[in-house]
Amino acid sequence: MKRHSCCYKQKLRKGLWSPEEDEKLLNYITKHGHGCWSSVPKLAGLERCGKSCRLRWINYLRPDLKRGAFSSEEQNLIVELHAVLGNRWSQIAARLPGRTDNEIKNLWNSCIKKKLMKKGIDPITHKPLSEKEESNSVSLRNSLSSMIPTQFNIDDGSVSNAGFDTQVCVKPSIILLPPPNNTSSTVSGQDHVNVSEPNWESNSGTTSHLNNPGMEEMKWSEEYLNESLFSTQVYVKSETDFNSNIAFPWSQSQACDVFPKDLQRMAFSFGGQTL
DNA sequence: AAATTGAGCAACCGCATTCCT
DNA sequence: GAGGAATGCGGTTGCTCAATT
Repeated sequence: MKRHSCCYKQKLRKGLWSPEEDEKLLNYITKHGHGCWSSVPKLAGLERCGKSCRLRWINYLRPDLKRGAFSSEEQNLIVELHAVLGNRWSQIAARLPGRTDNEIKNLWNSCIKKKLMKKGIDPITHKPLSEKEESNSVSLRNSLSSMIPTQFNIDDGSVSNAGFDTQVCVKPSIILLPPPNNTSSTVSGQDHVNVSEPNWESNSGTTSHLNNPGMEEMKWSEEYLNESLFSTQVYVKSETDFNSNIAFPWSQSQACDVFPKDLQRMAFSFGGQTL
């Protein structure tokens, strides 16, 4: 690994953290809070850069971290959220209390990705692998359309597909309900996210997807939804919750980050379904 | 028993964004 | 508004360890 430029300048330590270093950092932040990260190492008596201290705290020392393996519910939620949010690990992590973006990213790259591939699902597009070519052409059309913001009708909270023949087959089973009155992009009241779990262990039907392109879309979609071992319902309470930490794509704090790019993606993922 | 391979994880890097002067 | 510092994020690398040959 290369060394941070700041670490070169100050001859700072790098690599794995020793228990002593952990203790110093933990003690310091417990007593004083982290404040300005760049000053933490000096004040805590560590020969590390602030960036390294921040990462160590967030990924390992934070007291609210959940330890241990990911449950199937968590894994399922990650898949569903990834279908909507893509590689926005920090946003995904915000919806999984006690889990870090790094942890989720590692899990995705080392485990979930392979499981999806094994099931014949493209981990990037969340579609059957056989549809990749078609998907590429749709992606191209979508990126072209994103250059034309007037194609979106954001005012009423809905997303128009601008006349594209949206034969998108995969509907993430997270159901993102729109704001009640469809007049803003923020969330009020109680939102309901319905998560159903793909059956990781079952390979039945996988090959048939590849052999029967005609029926493939509908079949895959139904199977994706019906094969679930169970459904988990995640309730996201209120706008206040969103703005405090658990931000959903349309929440105020995230809205500018979401539109129109994310709406495009969401519209695509939902097969042109109006939100 | 030694060597090889692969999975899982921790940490770093570079870039983008935000904050501050 | 400009420029530098601080922070946050996603991609990537490299280490460890268990399983396999």
